[in-house]
This record gives sequence, structure tokens and C-alpha cells, in this order.
Amino acid sequence: MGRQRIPMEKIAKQSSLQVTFSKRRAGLFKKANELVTLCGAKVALIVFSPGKNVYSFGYPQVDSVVDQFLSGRSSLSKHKTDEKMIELNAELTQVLEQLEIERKRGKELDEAIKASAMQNWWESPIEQLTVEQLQTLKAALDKLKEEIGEEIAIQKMISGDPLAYCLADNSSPGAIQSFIAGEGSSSNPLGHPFGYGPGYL
Amino acid sequence: MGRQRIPMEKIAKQSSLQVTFSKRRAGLFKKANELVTLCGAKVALIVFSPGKNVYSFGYPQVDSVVDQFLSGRSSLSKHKTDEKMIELNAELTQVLEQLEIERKRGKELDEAIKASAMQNWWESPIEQLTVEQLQTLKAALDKLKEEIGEEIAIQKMISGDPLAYCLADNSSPGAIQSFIAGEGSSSNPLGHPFGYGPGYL
DNA sequence: ACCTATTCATAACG
DNA sequence: TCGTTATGAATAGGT
Repeated sequence: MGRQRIPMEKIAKQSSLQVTFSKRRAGLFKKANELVTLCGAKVALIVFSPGKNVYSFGYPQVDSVVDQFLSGRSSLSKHKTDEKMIELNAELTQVLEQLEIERKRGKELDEAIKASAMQNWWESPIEQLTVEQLQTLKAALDKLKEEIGEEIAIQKMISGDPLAYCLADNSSPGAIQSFIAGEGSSSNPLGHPFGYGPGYL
Repeated sequence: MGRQRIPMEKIAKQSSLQVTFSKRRAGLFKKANELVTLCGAKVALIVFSPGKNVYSFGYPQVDSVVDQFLSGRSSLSKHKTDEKMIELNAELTQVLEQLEIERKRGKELDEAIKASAMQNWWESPIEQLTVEQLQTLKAALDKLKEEIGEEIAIQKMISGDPLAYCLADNSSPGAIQSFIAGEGSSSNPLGHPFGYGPGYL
């Protein structure tokens, strides 16, 4: 188009390419603008030069035309996608907070169990026991006291000196001996020396 | 540009507008293509006809050029946004799974605590206690036995009939009485009648 | 940047 | 929508 027609292939000479790009780019944008003016068409035109410079033209707006174009063939527009992303982020942070709460709770429960396992009940301050626990404790000790009394009576009947039996380690069978019997300092677990069921002391 | 030049304003006559749009659109796309061929430029061209028909041209791809354009001036391209969304979704489901696990765990711990609270330690089968628990239990009972013996000795010294004291409810102070003393069926919590520290029975 | 010879795009028409 | 054509526009190459 001009003094001489040029072949439709990439221009080798860099200076010529630059000039041609500038001229044709201007012409292209002018034609795009004319198409808008004459026909009221919506146009989005984006051009990157070989040197990575950007040139754009849009009517009414590049973004709106691009959005309309993308929404016409893909599922979601970018705007809606962004909204979904914000929602997702909110939900994620919320769930993360929940998770943090649950983890903290689990940790506390863990420590509570650990504490109650290490610190046996009778070592815990009496004021921390529930009323039911105290009542059960009292009943158990009442029963123990009664059994002790019975045992003492038995020992008294057997021997003339009940103290000897009360202080002895492994001597005679009975309720007290069943309780007190053990392996001493050995770490070997006991068999079933304490065969009582629930509710029984 | 032809037999006669036309004013640069919106063409009124619908038929003329349609024809002009078709011809000029073709020319625009041709020029865009030529710009690509001659100069190796990246181009994205989107045109909506007044009748809402879409025409697009892109080199190498409409989407890539648009992405590059949008990422160059604003936050994220749609493609990258989609990837972020997929990542977010994955993370969300993962966190939800974690949350479910934690909730289940917390529930189990709850029930374990509840169970161990309802079923007092001395009611649990002896074989379920740990070695440490058994050792502590034995030590405690040993000490109890010793104290009982001492108490019996005391009672024996005080009275000629030790049985009367062993079976009595609220009579004399001492280790046994401290343990057994309580409010009976009253729900009123005790003060600090048991001031012993950990490890002491 | 400007100029100009050419080629191209296209308005009008059939 | 398509082909033709006269004519204005775009532009390659030189300055």
C-alpha cells in the first residue's frame, strides 16, 4: 500500500517494522473507532507491540466488552468469580476459626483427662468434688469403716491382740485384706485381686 | 472512501448500517491480522454487532492477551482467579474434614470424661487401672491401713472397748474421722475439712 | 515527522 | 448477500 506493496510476512528490518507497526496500529485503532461511530458497535481492541508496549481501545469499556465476551462462552464472568472468591475466603476463615476453637477445646479436654488421670481423685481438693462424688465417697467410707469394724471384730475373736493383725501386711483374708493386698513396690500389674463390681467398695 | 465520502456519525439507514458494518468489520479484522503477521504483535479484538452478534480475533489467543492486559493494570487475571478458586475450594474441604475430625474427637473426649465422671474410679474394674494408679492406690491403702491401726490403738488406749469407737459415726477426731466426716445427704458443699496436698492420703 | 506514489478499503450501485 | 467500480483512505518508502 504505497510506493510498493510489501509481502505479507514478518518484516525483518527492525526499523521498518517499528515504523510499520506504529502506522498500522494507528490505522487499526482509527478504523475500530470509526466502526463504533458509524455502527454503534461494541469493540474491545488490545495490542501488544513486539516491545511489550500496550495499546488498548474499548467502547464503551474494554472490561465490559471483555466480560460480555467471556460470559458468552464461559460459565462465570470475572466479576461474579471475584464475588464467589470473596465468599469462599470468608467461609474459609470462619471454618478456620471454628477449627481453632475445636482444637483448643480438644486440647483442654486432653489436659483435663491427663490431669484427672495423673492426679487420682483422692488427691484432688475435696472442694472440687461434686456433691454426688462426696456422697458416694462418704457411703464408701462408711461401708469401709463398717467392714473394718467387722474385720476387727473377727480379728479380736481369733486372737487376743487385734493390733497385730491390723498392722500386718499379708495375713488373713477378708474385706480389708482384699483392699490392702498388692505387689508392694513391684510394677507388675495385679491380676484380679479386686473383683468387686460397680457401686461396691 | 469509495464513490463518495460519508459523514463520521452513526448511519441512520439500517440497511446501509448493516452493510457498512459487515464490510468495515471484515476490514478491521484483516488489518488486525496483518498487524500480527507483519509485526508479530499480540492482538485481541472483540466486536459486538448492533444485533449482539460476536466476532473475535486474537493472537496468539484472545484470552491470553486479555489476561496479560488485565494483569498488567489490575489485580488478577480470570485464569489465575479460577486457579485460586480451585485452591481455595480444596483448602476449604480439607479444613472442613479437619474440623469434622476435631469435632468427633471432642465428642469422644466429652463422653469419656462424662463416663469417668459418672463411674467413680473405685467402681471401675481394677484391670483397667494403670500401673501407676494401682501403685498409688496400694500406697494410699497402706497408709490408710496404718492410720486405721493407729486410730485403733488410740481408741484402745482411751477406752476398754475399741469396737464402740470403730463403729461410731461422729465421735472423736483423727485421720479416720477426717475422712468419714461429711454432710450426709445434704447437698451443701464442705469447707476445707481435707487440707492435705497432692500425694497425700 | 512529512511527502507522495501507490495500493487498499469501501460506498454506492446493480 | 455478492460483484463491480469509482473514489477516498491508508501507507511504504524516501526525504
